[in-house]
Amino acid sequence: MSVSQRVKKAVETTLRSLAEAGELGPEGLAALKDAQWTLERPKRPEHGDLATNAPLALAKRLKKNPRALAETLVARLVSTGVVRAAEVAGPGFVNLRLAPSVFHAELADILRSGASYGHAAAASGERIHVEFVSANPTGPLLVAHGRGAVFGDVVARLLEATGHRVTREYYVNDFGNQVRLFAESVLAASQGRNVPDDGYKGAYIDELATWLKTVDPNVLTGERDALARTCVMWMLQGVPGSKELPGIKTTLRSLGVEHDVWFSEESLHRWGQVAAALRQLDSSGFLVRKDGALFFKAKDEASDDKDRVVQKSDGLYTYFASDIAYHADKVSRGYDRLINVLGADHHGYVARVRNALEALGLPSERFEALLYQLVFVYRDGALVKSSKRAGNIITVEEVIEEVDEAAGRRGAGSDALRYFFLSRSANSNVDFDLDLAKKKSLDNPVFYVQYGHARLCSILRKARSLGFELEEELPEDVWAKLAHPDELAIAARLSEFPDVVDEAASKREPHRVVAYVELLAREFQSYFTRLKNDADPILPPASVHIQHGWQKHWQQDKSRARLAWIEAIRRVYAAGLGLLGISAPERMDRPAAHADDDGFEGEVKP
RNA sequence: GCGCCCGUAGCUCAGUUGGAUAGAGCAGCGGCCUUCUAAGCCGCGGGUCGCAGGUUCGAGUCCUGCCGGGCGCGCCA
Repeated sequence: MSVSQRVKKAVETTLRSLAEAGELGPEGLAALKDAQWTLERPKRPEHGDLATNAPLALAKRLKKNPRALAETLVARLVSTGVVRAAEVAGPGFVNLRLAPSVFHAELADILRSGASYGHAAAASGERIHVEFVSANPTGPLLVAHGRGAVFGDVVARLLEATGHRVTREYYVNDFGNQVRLFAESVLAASQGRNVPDDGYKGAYIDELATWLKTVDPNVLTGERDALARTCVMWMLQGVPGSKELPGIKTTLRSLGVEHDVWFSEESLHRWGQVAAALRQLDSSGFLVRKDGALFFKAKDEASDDKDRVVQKSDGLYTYFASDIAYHADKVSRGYDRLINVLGADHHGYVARVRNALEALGLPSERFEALLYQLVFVYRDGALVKSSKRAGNIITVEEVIEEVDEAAGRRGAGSDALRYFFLSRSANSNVDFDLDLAKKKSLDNPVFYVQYGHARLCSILRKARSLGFELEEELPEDVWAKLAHPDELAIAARLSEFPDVVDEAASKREPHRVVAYVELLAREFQSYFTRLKNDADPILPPASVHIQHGWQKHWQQDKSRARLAWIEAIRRVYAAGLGLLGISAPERMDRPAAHADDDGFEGEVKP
């Protein structure tokens, strides 16, 4: 149980015992039952570790003065052992200061549970299906797809961390008009013809054409469907050694995203699932034929106001037709919840799918759409109209590569891109300045956070070299040496992590984890510099440890407590970054490119 | 016109299911490295939280209306 949960329980118990003793008046128990009060962390440290508005929430119903109510509560709370001090504040808040031992116990808990700290085994663990990315396999992943990829991935990670079983799935649109066009574009390029007007253009088309000519020339002269399948396959797998065609799977992997299932739209048609779903809709009267086309009837004005085409008058099915069958298939696989991560431009699609599920007699309430707003890419200060068909594209691969190179480390690009996308709420539009992302890649806040982790590791390395061992259990009198106000404040911050994870998961808001990790980083770095200025080192400086028997003159217990505390910070830190899929490096050396542009570095050459 | 999202510091964005004196990064200015990583720290300047009403002990947060931006409303995906 997290610290806040424990405190909340203590407040609850205290209130109940007050009510049972009749001290809250005749309505006491009833009021307690339906009052909505909260426990939260005050913004200002003077207001204590936690604060509750319970007296305010109860006062109205009980027709009592909130401050008087708060006084009664305060008097009782202190005897619970969890709370060191409680005071009435403002109109009727109760500010709570927790006993240091509460935090010491939590630190020990962090050290014991390691990487799983903050993870809860939710009793209500669900089987959850998360569909995300699902970009058409007719081109490489664009920067905007990257947002969906990392957002969906972290939502999945958060759900797993909170006790759910998650399946990650990519729905491959390998059927229909777009793939046919794609194949025709490649074919045209292979024959040196211009691609059709509404076809796909770009270097990757030419490269795919050239590649097919060398490895599989027969497919270019064969059946159109077979060619389409082949093109899609290379699009997903990538062409060895090609910059233009790294493959969607490879790009996702270098972003740290891995899907469990790649689900083929074409297979739905092949197995007759589309036809079956439509037949069922038809027999229950949800389809109507107009002008030779088949429409799914709109349910009502509120959810969807138009009939939607499922089969065009030329006999071809629309994507919506396969989508219906696809979601029915997901339901049949037995998931408790179907999450679909979509770009905001697909918003209109949500009501349609839900209505279709309902029409099929399936539980549409299991369907949950998560929309992320669009990404606008800017280059040279101007908006880049990104369009696959026009061949004017900025790919995830390209950005990752640039940043990797600038930072001199593989994985830097993924970390930076993840951080950039994940630090913003999915509800906000994002402006992605390509030049800034490349030029200033070393100013990316992600490096700040990673540096914090590297610094913690560095202290621990130094400690080991001086003979300190990592201790997971410390007696209370050693923990008590952790007396610096910042140390307790940061310990309190660590204890908040499970709540952050829980909230980020239930609200599907990964950016809360980013904000938390950033805050933790800032608090530690600030503390660390302060120690330096106060000449209060965690470890004995050289002047001490070069002497024999320095251990006798050094405050060993203080160092032990601080080192255990630092390891706890490091683990929470790493756990947070892990949830975000961002690497937590053990060392980060200062970039060499710190020299001035004039080429001088220190001494002037003779 | 209808639906969804957004509007907070010069710029990019946070802001805990309504809480106490609205924050961070970047940009600007000024300080801090003989000692555990200066990719760091400290300080200063910078705000009509788009506008107007409403709900209540309390509103950046909820409701209504307006203004501005994004997206969608196709026998496209």
